[in-house]
Amino acid sequence: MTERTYTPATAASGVQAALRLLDGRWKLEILFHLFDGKVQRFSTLERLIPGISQKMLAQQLRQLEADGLIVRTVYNQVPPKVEYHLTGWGQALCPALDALLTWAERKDAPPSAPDA
Amino acid sequence: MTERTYTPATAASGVQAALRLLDGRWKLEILFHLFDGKVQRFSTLERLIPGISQKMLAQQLRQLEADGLIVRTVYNQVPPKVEYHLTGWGQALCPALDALLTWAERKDAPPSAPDA
DNA sequence: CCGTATCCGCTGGGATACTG
DNA sequence: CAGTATCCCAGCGGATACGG
Repeated sequence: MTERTYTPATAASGVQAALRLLDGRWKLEILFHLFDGKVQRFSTLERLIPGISQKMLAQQLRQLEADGLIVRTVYNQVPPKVEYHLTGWGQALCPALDALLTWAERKDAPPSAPDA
Repeated sequence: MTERTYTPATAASGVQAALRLLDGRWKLEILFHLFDGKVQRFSTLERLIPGISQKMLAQQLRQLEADGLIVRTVYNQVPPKVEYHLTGWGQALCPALDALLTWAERKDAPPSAPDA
Protein backbone atom coordinates (compact mmCIF):
# COMPACT_ATOMS: atom_id res chain seq x y z
CA MET A 1 0.00 0.00 0.00
CA THR A 2 2.47 2.58 -1.12
CA GLU A 3 1.51 6.21 -1.35
CA ARG A 4 -0.26 7.30 -4.48
CA THR A 5 0.09 11.01 -4.06
CA TYR A 6 1.71 12.17 -7.28
CA THR A 7 2.92 15.69 -7.70
CA PRO A 8 3.10 16.88 -11.28
CA ALA A 9 6.86 16.53 -11.08
CA THR A 10 6.93 12.95 -9.81
CA ALA A 11 4.20 11.82 -12.18
CA ALA A 12 6.05 13.36 -15.09
CA SER A 13 9.34 11.76 -14.17
CA GLY A 14 7.65 8.41 -13.69
CA VAL A 15 6.12 8.54 -17.14
CA GLN A 16 9.40 9.73 -18.59
CA ALA A 17 11.15 6.76 -17.02
CA ALA A 18 8.66 4.51 -18.77
CA LEU A 19 9.07 6.32 -22.07
CA ARG A 20 12.82 6.09 -21.84
CA LEU A 21 12.51 2.32 -22.10
CA LEU A 22 10.65 2.76 -25.38
CA ASP A 23 12.98 5.43 -26.68
CA GLY A 24 14.79 4.38 -29.80
CA ARG A 25 13.83 4.51 -33.42
CA TRP A 26 12.90 0.81 -33.69
CA LYS A 27 11.86 -0.45 -30.28
CA LEU A 28 8.13 -0.14 -30.72
CA GLU A 29 8.15 -1.99 -33.99
CA ILE A 30 10.27 -4.73 -32.44
CA LEU A 31 7.87 -4.99 -29.51
CA PHE A 32 4.83 -5.22 -31.76
CA HIS A 33 6.50 -8.10 -33.58
CA LEU A 34 6.83 -9.89 -30.24
CA PHE A 35 3.47 -9.17 -28.62
CA ASP A 36 0.99 -11.96 -28.07
CA GLY A 37 3.59 -14.61 -27.33
CA LYS A 38 5.37 -14.39 -30.65
CA VAL A 39 8.94 -15.63 -30.73
CA GLN A 40 11.29 -14.24 -33.37
CA ARG A 41 14.81 -14.86 -34.55
CA PHE A 42 17.28 -12.08 -35.25
CA SER A 43 17.16 -12.62 -38.98
CA THR A 44 13.38 -12.80 -38.95
CA LEU A 45 13.11 -9.44 -37.25
CA GLU A 46 15.57 -8.09 -39.76
CA ARG A 47 13.25 -9.18 -42.57
CA LEU A 48 10.10 -8.01 -40.80
CA ILE A 49 11.43 -4.53 -40.15
CA PRO A 50 12.26 -2.81 -43.42
CA GLY A 51 15.11 -0.34 -43.26
CA ILE A 52 16.64 -1.47 -40.00
CA SER A 53 20.36 -2.22 -39.94
CA GLN A 54 22.01 -5.05 -38.06
CA LYS A 55 23.67 -2.55 -35.78
CA MET A 56 20.39 -0.90 -34.79
CA LEU A 57 18.52 -4.18 -34.44
CA ALA A 58 21.19 -5.57 -32.15
CA GLN A 59 21.41 -2.36 -30.14
CA GLN A 60 17.69 -1.98 -29.60
CA LEU A 61 17.35 -5.65 -28.68
CA ARG A 62 20.16 -5.35 -26.13
CA GLN A 63 18.53 -2.37 -24.53
CA LEU A 64 15.12 -3.99 -24.38
CA GLU A 65 16.76 -7.02 -22.82
CA ALA A 66 18.72 -4.94 -20.31
CA ASP A 67 15.51 -3.13 -19.38
CA GLY A 68 13.72 -6.40 -18.72
CA LEU A 69 11.23 -6.22 -21.56
CA ILE A 70 12.47 -9.11 -23.64
CA VAL A 71 14.39 -12.34 -23.20
CA ARG A 72 17.24 -13.47 -25.44
CA THR A 73 17.74 -17.17 -25.96
CA VAL A 74 20.90 -18.47 -27.61
CA TYR A 75 21.09 -21.93 -29.13
CA ASN A 76 24.66 -23.14 -29.34
CA GLN A 77 24.64 -24.65 -32.77
CA VAL A 78 25.96 -24.08 -36.24
CA PRO A 79 24.68 -21.98 -37.80
CA PRO A 80 23.89 -19.88 -34.74
CA LYS A 81 20.31 -19.36 -33.70
CA VAL A 82 19.02 -16.68 -31.34
CA GLU A 83 15.42 -16.14 -30.38
CA TYR A 84 13.67 -13.26 -28.69
CA HIS A 85 10.40 -13.13 -26.79
CA LEU A 86 8.67 -10.82 -24.33
CA THR A 87 8.84 -11.09 -20.57
CA GLY A 88 5.54 -10.98 -18.68
CA TRP A 89 6.22 -7.39 -17.88
CA GLY A 90 6.97 -6.64 -21.51
CA GLN A 91 3.70 -8.19 -22.56
CA ALA A 92 1.94 -6.11 -19.93
CA LEU A 93 2.96 -3.02 -21.84
CA CYS A 94 0.49 -3.83 -24.60
CA PRO A 95 -2.66 -2.40 -22.99
CA ALA A 96 -0.82 0.81 -22.12
CA LEU A 97 0.23 1.25 -25.74
CA ASP A 98 -3.32 0.47 -26.77
CA ALA A 99 -4.53 3.29 -24.56
CA LEU A 100 -2.10 5.63 -26.26
CA LEU A 101 -3.22 4.47 -29.70
CA THR A 102 -6.87 4.89 -28.82
CA TRP A 103 -6.19 8.36 -27.52
CA ALA A 104 -4.32 9.37 -30.65
CA GLU A 105 -7.19 8.23 -32.83
CA ARG A 106 -9.66 10.38 -30.95
CA LYS A 107 -7.93 13.53 -32.08
CA ASP A 108 -10.59 14.48 -34.59
CA ALA A 109 -13.49 12.57 -33.10
CA PRO A 110 -16.47 14.68 -32.03
CA PRO A 111 -17.51 14.48 -28.35
CA SER A 112 -20.69 12.58 -29.27
CA ALA A 113 -23.31 11.99 -31.98
CA PRO A 114 -20.94 11.44 -34.92
CA ASP A 115 -23.81 11.33 -37.43
CA ALA A 116 -27.11 13.16 -37.70
CA MET B 1 -16.63 1.59 -37.89
CA THR B 2 -13.17 1.86 -39.25
CA GLU B 3 -10.98 -1.17 -39.57
CA ARG B 4 -9.12 -2.26 -36.48
CA THR B 5 -6.74 -4.68 -38.07
CA TYR B 6 -3.34 -3.50 -36.94
CA THR B 7 -0.20 -4.98 -38.34
CA PRO B 8 2.85 -4.66 -36.10
CA ALA B 9 4.12 -1.94 -38.41
CA THR B 10 0.97 0.17 -38.40
CA ALA B 11 0.45 -0.20 -34.68
CA ALA B 12 4.04 0.82 -34.04
CA SER B 13 3.81 3.85 -36.27
CA GLY B 14 0.53 4.86 -34.65
CA VAL B 15 2.03 4.73 -31.20
CA GLN B 16 5.11 6.55 -32.43
CA ALA B 17 2.91 9.30 -33.81
CA ALA B 18 1.36 9.64 -30.36
CA LEU B 19 4.74 9.64 -28.65
CA ARG B 20 6.04 12.26 -31.02
CA LEU B 21 3.51 14.68 -29.55
CA LEU B 22 4.99 14.04 -26.11
CA ASP B 23 8.56 14.15 -27.29
CA GLY B 24 10.52 16.95 -25.75
CA ARG B 25 12.37 17.24 -22.52
CA TRP B 26 9.66 19.22 -20.70
CA LYS B 27 6.31 18.43 -22.28
CA LEU B 28 5.19 15.84 -19.78
CA GLU B 29 5.92 18.03 -16.83
CA ILE B 30 4.05 20.90 -18.48
CA LEU B 31 1.08 18.64 -19.15
CA PHE B 32 0.97 17.38 -15.58
CA HIS B 33 0.86 20.97 -14.39
CA LEU B 34 -2.22 21.50 -16.57
CA PHE B 35 -4.15 18.30 -15.97
CA ASP B 36 -7.43 18.39 -14.10
CA GLY B 37 -8.54 21.74 -15.46
CA LYS B 38 -5.61 23.71 -14.11
CA VAL B 39 -4.84 27.00 -15.85
CA GLN B 40 -1.31 28.35 -15.67
CA ARG B 41 0.50 31.48 -16.74
CA PHE B 42 3.85 31.42 -18.50
CA SER B 43 5.72 32.73 -15.49
CA THR B 44 3.92 30.32 -13.18
CA LEU B 45 5.04 27.36 -15.25
CA GLU B 46 8.53 28.79 -15.24
CA ARG B 47 8.49 28.75 -11.45
CA LEU B 48 6.83 25.35 -11.19
CA ILE B 49 9.36 23.67 -13.48
CA PRO B 50 12.86 23.96 -12.04
CA GLY B 51 15.64 24.13 -14.59
CA ILE B 52 13.56 25.06 -17.61
CA SER B 53 14.65 28.04 -19.66
CA GLN B 54 12.33 30.58 -21.24
CA LYS B 55 13.35 29.33 -24.64
CA MET B 56 12.42 25.74 -23.88
CA LEU B 57 9.21 26.61 -22.10
CA ALA B 58 8.04 28.73 -25.02
CA GLN B 59 9.08 26.12 -27.56
CA GLN B 60 7.39 23.20 -25.85
CA LEU B 61 4.24 25.23 -25.27
CA ARG B 62 4.11 26.20 -28.95
CA GLN B 63 4.43 22.61 -30.02
CA LEU B 64 1.78 21.40 -27.60
CA GLU B 65 -0.50 24.13 -28.90
CA ALA B 66 0.24 23.32 -32.54
CA ASP B 67 -0.51 19.67 -31.83
CA GLY B 68 -3.87 20.53 -30.32
CA LEU B 69 -3.09 19.51 -26.75
CA ILE B 70 -3.26 22.90 -25.11
CA VAL B 71 -4.84 26.30 -25.67
CA ARG B 72 -3.03 29.61 -25.40
CA THR B 73 -4.98 32.64 -24.24
CA VAL B 74 -3.48 36.10 -24.54
CA TYR B 75 -4.80 39.03 -22.51
CA ASN B 76 -3.93 42.32 -24.15
CA GLN B 77 -2.88 44.30 -21.15
CA VAL B 78 0.19 45.77 -19.50
CA PRO B 79 1.98 43.91 -18.17
CA PRO B 80 1.18 41.08 -20.60
CA LYS B 81 -0.64 38.00 -19.37
CA VAL B 82 -0.84 34.66 -21.13
CA GLU B 83 -2.60 31.58 -19.84
CA TYR B 84 -2.45 27.97 -20.89
CA HIS B 85 -4.93 25.15 -20.36
CA LEU B 86 -5.61 21.73 -21.84
CA THR B 87 -8.00 20.97 -24.66
CA GLY B 88 -10.49 18.14 -24.11
CA TRP B 89 -8.26 15.92 -26.15
CA GLY B 90 -5.24 16.90 -24.10
CA GLN B 91 -7.06 16.08 -20.90
CA ALA B 92 -8.02 12.72 -22.42
CA LEU B 93 -4.35 11.83 -22.48
CA CYS B 94 -4.30 11.50 -18.72
CA PRO B 95 -5.65 7.93 -18.44
CA ALA B 96 -3.21 6.74 -21.09
CA LEU B 97 -0.28 8.18 -19.14
CA ASP B 98 -1.73 6.61 -16.01
CA ALA B 99 -1.65 3.24 -17.75
CA LEU B 100 2.00 3.77 -18.59
CA LEU B 101 2.79 4.79 -15.04
CA THR B 102 0.99 1.79 -13.61
CA TRP B 103 2.86 -0.49 -15.99
CA ALA B 104 6.21 1.00 -15.05
CA GLU B 105 5.54 0.46 -11.38
CA ARG B 106 4.80 -3.21 -11.90
CA LYS B 107 8.35 -3.88 -12.98
CA ASP B 108 9.34 -5.57 -9.72
CA ALA B 109 5.92 -6.62 -8.56
CA PRO B 110 5.43 -10.36 -8.03
CA PRO B 111 2.66 -12.02 -10.07
CA SER B 112 0.61 -12.64 -6.92
CA ALA B 113 0.70 -13.21 -3.17
CA PRO B 114 3.11 -10.40 -2.21
CA ASP B 115 3.20 -11.49 1.43
CA ALA B 116 3.02 -14.85 3.15
C1' DC C 1 23.56 -16.51 -38.82
C1' DC C 2 24.38 -13.08 -35.56
C1' DG C 3 26.44 -9.84 -34.42
C1' DT C 4 30.58 -5.60 -33.37
C1' DA C 5 33.54 -1.43 -34.77
C1' DT C 6 34.08 2.95 -36.83
C1' DC C 7 32.94 7.15 -38.88
C1' DC C 8 29.80 10.96 -39.45
C1' DG C 9 25.80 14.04 -40.11
C1' DC C 10 21.77 15.93 -37.92
C1' DT C 11 18.82 17.66 -34.44
C1' DG C 12 17.27 18.46 -29.56
C1' DG C 13 18.24 21.09 -26.05
C1' DG C 14 21.37 24.08 -22.82
C1' DA C 15 23.54 28.95 -21.99
C1' DT C 16 23.21 33.46 -22.78
C1' DA C 17 21.62 37.87 -24.37
C1' DC C 18 18.12 40.89 -26.15
C1' DT C 19 12.95 42.90 -27.04
C1' DG C 20 7.67 44.47 -27.25
C1' DC D 1 5.69 39.61 -18.21
C1' DA D 2 6.39 36.81 -22.00
C1' DG D 3 8.75 35.84 -25.11
C1' DT D 4 12.98 35.69 -29.53
C1' DA D 5 17.75 35.19 -31.34
C1' DT D 6 22.17 33.06 -31.51
C1' DC D 7 25.70 29.92 -30.52
C1' DC D 8 27.14 25.50 -29.22
C1' DC D 9 27.63 20.68 -28.12
C1' DA D 10 26.25 15.70 -26.92
C1' DG D 11 24.18 11.84 -28.50
C1' DC D 12 21.13 9.22 -31.63
C1' DG D 13 20.98 6.90 -35.54
C1' DG D 14 22.50 5.88 -40.62
C1' DA D 15 26.23 3.73 -43.73
C1' DT D 16 29.70 0.75 -44.15
C1' DA D 17 33.02 -2.79 -43.09
C1' DC D 18 34.65 -6.67 -40.43
C1' DG D 19 34.49 -10.98 -37.05
C1' DG D 20 33.07 -15.67 -34.45
